Amino acid sequence: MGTSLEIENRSLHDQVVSRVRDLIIEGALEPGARIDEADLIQRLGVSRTPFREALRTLAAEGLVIVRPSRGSTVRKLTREDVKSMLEVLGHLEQLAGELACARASEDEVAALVDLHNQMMKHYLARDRMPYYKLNQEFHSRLTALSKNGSLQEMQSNLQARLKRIRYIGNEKPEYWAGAVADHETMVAALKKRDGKALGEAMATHIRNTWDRVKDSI
Amino acid sequence: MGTSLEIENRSLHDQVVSRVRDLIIEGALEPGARIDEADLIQRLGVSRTPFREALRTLAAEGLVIVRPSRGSTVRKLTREDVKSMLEVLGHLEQLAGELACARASEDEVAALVDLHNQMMKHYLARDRMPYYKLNQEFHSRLTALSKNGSLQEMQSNLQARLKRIRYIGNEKPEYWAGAVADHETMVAALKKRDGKALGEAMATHIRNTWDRVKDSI
DNA sequence: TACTTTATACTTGTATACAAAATACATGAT
DNA sequence: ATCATGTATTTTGTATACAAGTATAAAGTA
Repeated sequence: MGTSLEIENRSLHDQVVSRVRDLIIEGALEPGARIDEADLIQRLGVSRTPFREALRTLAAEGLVIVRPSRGSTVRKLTREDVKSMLEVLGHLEQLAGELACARASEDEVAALVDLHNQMMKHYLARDRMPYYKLNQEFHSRLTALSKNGSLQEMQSNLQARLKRIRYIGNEKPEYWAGAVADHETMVAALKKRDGKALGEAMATHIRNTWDRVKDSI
Repeated sequence: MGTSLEIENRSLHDQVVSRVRDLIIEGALEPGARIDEADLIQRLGVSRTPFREALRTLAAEGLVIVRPSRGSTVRKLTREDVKSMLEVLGHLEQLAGELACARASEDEVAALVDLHNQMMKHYLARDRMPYYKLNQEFHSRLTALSKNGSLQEMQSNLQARLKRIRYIGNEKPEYWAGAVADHETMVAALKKRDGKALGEAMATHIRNTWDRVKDSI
């Protein structure tokens, strides 16, 4: 994923898409806010044509709403949106967990366990940001071990849409501890290659995520 | 879904997207084929700007591949693509089945059973086309009964991508009979509101779909 | 003949200009 | 004062022109 090989020849379109996506995910563009074309194309230094194409891509990804003749806004997720997305994400990661146990190589499992150990270090040091980032990567990479491209695509789309909300919702210390416990269970199951158990653990983990974030929406 | 209320004020963008999408799904534009901008904008009577925006939407939906500076092609699904999509679709519809049993109203169940009965009539008359169309609708509407918008969105995206291949693959009579048997099982479980059973039946049905289509890819 | 190189045509990408629609504002009637 | 109506301003949508890149074909070289 994060290798720099295929990133070299990024088209302007891709660049604009990911820059605007980042602005949305990081909250520089607030949910529900109007997207000011004139302002953004200025800031990004591109003209309207590629910018609007990027908006169409982001709209299809579900991050932006385009209302004909009345401009675009950053999609604002309702409680129901988040709940339904997490319901699906949990189910997808359950499948990912099952498949990963069946299909991952020993090395791949070892690499993921390493990542997990790093996360634990950050947890012990209470470094929220690096933990959060590795956590995203953990879920992405575990999903990748399913060797199912379509699953990865959908997982990553949902993860991107929910990124902001999950970050906000994870603030209380007891919540964090709960998430860490979930991860310990998951890694144990992965080591044992117990697909059913890992799947269950993933699903439970995401159900818990809902409990963690639901009050901050 | 199919109500005409929200369709009234369709923007040009939406129209172009769905017309090109139909051309792809119906096979008028063959998988792997180059998309000739000049030709298509002529045929659709629009200019390049809205057409290219539509291509970006279709690319994000996974129906079109845009290679920078060298044009767009209709995405051609590999065996692996189809297999992984069906793996995910089966899992999603399993969830849909479980949720539908828990959340659908009596009327909604009755309406779906009606639809099923119509399908059976077409099967007995061996009218493939109307059966096929109702089948798509059956899966969409059952998924809608999950009352999970995100799930519907992903199901409908996968269904669209696979539409053509599933149509091609369903030609042998014994395959058709098998699909019909699956549907009988599904409807029986839905009537009993047995979520686990319906979920299982849906998953099995889609696994069988792979067996039905795999040799025609 | 095979392999470069170079010129040409064609396709794609981006910017901009113009048209259409929507919003904001002001004026006047009730 | 409130609402309606008409006008101005801003924003969005589409077409087109130009620039940049890619593929094609022709000519030259080994």
